[in-house]
Amino acid sequence: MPPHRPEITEPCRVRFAPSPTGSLHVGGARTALFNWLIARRTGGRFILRLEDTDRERSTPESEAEILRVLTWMGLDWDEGPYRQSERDDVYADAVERLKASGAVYAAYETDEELEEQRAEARRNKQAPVVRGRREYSDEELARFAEEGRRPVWRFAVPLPGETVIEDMVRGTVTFGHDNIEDFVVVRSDGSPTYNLAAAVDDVEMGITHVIRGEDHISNTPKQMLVMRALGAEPPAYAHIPLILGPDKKRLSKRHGAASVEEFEADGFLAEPLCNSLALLGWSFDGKTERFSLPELVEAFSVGRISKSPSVFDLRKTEVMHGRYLRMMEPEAFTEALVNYLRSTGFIDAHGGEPAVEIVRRSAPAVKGKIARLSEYVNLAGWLFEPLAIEPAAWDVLTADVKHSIQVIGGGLGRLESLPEFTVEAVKDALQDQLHVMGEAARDFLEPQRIAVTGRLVSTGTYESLALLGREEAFSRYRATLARLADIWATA
RNA sequence: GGCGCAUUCGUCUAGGGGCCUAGGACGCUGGCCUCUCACGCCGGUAACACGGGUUCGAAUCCCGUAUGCGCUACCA
Repeated sequence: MPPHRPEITEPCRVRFAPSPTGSLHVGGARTALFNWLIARRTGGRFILRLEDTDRERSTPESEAEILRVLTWMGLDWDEGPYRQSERDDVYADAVERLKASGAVYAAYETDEELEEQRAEARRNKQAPVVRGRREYSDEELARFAEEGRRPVWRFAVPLPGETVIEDMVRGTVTFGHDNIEDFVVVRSDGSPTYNLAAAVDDVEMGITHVIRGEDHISNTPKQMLVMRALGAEPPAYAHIPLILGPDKKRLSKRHGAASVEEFEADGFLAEPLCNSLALLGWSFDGKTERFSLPELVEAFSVGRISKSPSVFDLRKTEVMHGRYLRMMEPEAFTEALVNYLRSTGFIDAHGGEPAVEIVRRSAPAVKGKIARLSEYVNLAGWLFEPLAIEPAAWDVLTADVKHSIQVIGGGLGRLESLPEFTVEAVKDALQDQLHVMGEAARDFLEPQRIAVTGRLVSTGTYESLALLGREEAFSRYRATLARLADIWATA
């Protein structure tokens, strides 16, 4: 691994700076996680900043969702959220200084002219960069004013020259200024662009380390240029590898569950999700994989962040999540399950508080069998509805009607004499009955389970019976027996 | 097209010249356990992109090639 890689050891000031244009995706969540981890690890500060300079696409809903998800994940911030849309004066001040020093210039090119400039460069197999005209005659200026043409302000990239990033993950990365165009810093409507706002904010907020996705690396020299023009020294940078979908392209909504919100809705818990996210692009020793959030804080280091992108493996995330659920304290699991089922509306849809009781009682029977909380419904959903035997399960019973009747009847008869109806008592009784009847466990127990749950897949036979309680269990037994008897009679 | 980055089992990864006939995990697979679905346990499968160097010795260092990805906006 990239052993002597620089490490952050002093308390740092890091930031997570999403643009509120959608829900928080896995990639962004991991970036937030890494920043948060290193802040907590070093006793530094984690700052939240919303980059909403794109007023068209930024929405308050998205912002609220991002804050909510971050909180859900357990990633609390020490400062902010700052909003770039509320910091116009800060940027205006920076722009004034840039103008005063001649670091930026007004450019009046039309879209067509810019397009032609880039096309021309392409034709010559050159970098498609834009260099605006810096001098205009008074007549031209007057004409533009008359036409209502407003300039954008471009950064005058110094030529010749180069900007070098000493990236904490990738090492030295050099960009020749020939390949950096005179990027726009102020739009024609006077608003700041991302490269200006991000640079100004990182300086102004005293950010010491910028940890962000690799997709930002080509913006970095631009931002460094702005910072230096402002007389500031850029922070340290760590560009982390992208998270890919199965097709090796950057993970996005196209790949299915790509937003944290969806994972949450699918019944994933925050801590194990963070655990999985942390393992994408970072490893501790190549062997240890289970980390609680506090353990991650303890173990995390930027020096062990990988340089190459990683494909997100949903299956592995699920497996790890299942293990986490199995290891939870029973009470914690039950509460998490109840909370989840409340949030999905399952509780309300099944009678409210009485349903909570059923969930609580059945939780132990599903703990250890599910990887995601949403799977509870498949295993125990039948508990909340009247008996309805699904077709495939009915086929099992009717494959040998006579045998089913005998076995189910035998089970019922034995159970009816039970003084108490606990899992243990039911188990002992059924096991005994199975031997008495000389049946194989499978041939005997499967029909019992189907008779009362109606499902091919459900909680275990003994648990299911005990969960239903004597009366309900017997009534279901009898209903199933009656149906089978009908078939037997007509056959 | 330009610039940048990356490249170890299908996937996540360990690996800083000999400890590597490449380790762990998921997947897949064989078996055990077993009332369904799962869990758990035991075993197997499978990788250093390619080509040149450097070196007694390279997955590890250098160069090149290939491939992939990112960026290439008055989006962030």
